[in-house]
Amino acid sequence: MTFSEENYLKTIYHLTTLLDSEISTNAIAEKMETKASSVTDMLKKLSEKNLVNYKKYQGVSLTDKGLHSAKMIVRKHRLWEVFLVDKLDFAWDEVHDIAEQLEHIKSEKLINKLDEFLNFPTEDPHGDPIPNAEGMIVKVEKQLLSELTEKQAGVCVGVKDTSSEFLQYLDKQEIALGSKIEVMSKESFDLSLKIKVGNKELMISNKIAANLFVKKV
Amino acid sequence: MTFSEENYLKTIYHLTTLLDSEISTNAIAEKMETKASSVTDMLKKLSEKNLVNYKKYQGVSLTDKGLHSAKMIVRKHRLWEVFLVDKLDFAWDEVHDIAEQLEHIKSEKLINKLDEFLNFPTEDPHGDPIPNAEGMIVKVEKQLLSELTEKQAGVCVGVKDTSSEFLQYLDKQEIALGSKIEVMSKESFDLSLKIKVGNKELMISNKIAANLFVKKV
DNA sequence: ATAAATTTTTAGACAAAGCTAAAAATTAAA
DNA sequence: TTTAATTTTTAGCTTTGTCTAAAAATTTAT
Repeated sequence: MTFSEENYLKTIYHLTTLLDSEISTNAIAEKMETKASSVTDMLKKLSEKNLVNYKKYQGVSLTDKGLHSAKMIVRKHRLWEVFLVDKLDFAWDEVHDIAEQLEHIKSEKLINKLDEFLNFPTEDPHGDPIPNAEGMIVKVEKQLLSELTEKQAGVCVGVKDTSSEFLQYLDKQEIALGSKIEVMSKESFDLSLKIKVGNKELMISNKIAANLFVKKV
Repeated sequence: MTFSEENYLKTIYHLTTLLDSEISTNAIAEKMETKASSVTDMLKKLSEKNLVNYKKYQGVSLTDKGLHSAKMIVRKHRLWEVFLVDKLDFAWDEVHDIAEQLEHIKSEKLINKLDEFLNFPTEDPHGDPIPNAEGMIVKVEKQLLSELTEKQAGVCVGVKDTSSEFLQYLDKQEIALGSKIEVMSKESFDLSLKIKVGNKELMISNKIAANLFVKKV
């Protein structure tokens, strides 16, 4: 499988987890910053290889084979991210682009040895689940901080947006995976929140809250 | 730089360390298992980019820029090999193909962090030197076991042939980097050697001896 | 229900990196 | 030194993955 094929599969996989329906050509093109015509070409090719179900004008979905391949790519990406943060001491906002390259390294033995070396982590540095060698994913029941109501509290277990800006904002506010967050009050006008992290109180916009996953406690 | 360009540079570098003269198109083609015409095409391209000195029919050599790039690729290859053997517990005959992929990952920060994580090794698992971040190589004065005369002894510091067959042969004979090898006698007919490794004596062919580097003691 | 807007596909081109076959240059041999 | 053998380059074709522009299908809106 080529890098390009792998990138398409991964993108279709990610879009599927968001929308859980047939994925449109345009949606893929937009996410990959390429042209719809290029996407069509690749979909035909992936379809030939039985990696996707594709019918002209009808959108696309992953076959079992395609889903498994996609999960293995995601597995590699996230394991390498853990390696970079836990072993090489990278910050969580620096690892995406490097993992984007490392995810294409082909060696089952390598990735399983790496998994073992990292002590079989179940989540990457952003809180996203790591499929195991069989492709199984352990789902943590999590919700967006923006979904909590006043007086509810949760532990930060992940982020939706993984951009450097957002991650660095969190670092600045000393919000990390594992931090306990309590919703003190919620402004009905703009849905901004007053929250308590550790023993500090701060105001955050709804946009921030809508990109932070918490597990209710 | 593309993977292909990097592979050509690396090959030219390796051939240069063996022959230290202008490298022929055919030599490159043979080493890379490709056609001379493909090599010519690439040499033109690398020449355009000022990575090699190339004059039609005259062979090729690396420019300073090309030499530095080649060394950085070799550096990455060898550091990843150390990682695979030391950290992930691969055998020394299993790492080449994976390192061949990993050497193309682009991130200076990654490779320098990896270097640090591995505690700045100076040699890979086969005894080949690892260029430092500036491209400097610490040369160990070593020679082939086949060059030793009767009664001389040396410590195994590297291998010339890195094929699985050879490395597994060495494993079987319990010869590893650091093993002390003493030449007991040398057969003038076929140049085979009787050697002592640890407290075991064994017979080895000249071909074996000519692929083992030792440092005289 | 039909026209307008949008989405998707097709057709045709291009760059990268490879190949084959033929031509040109170099080297070796008679 | 001229011919023969070898090496290297050129020319032209192929595949992969991209693009633009135009055509076709679908969806939305009047």
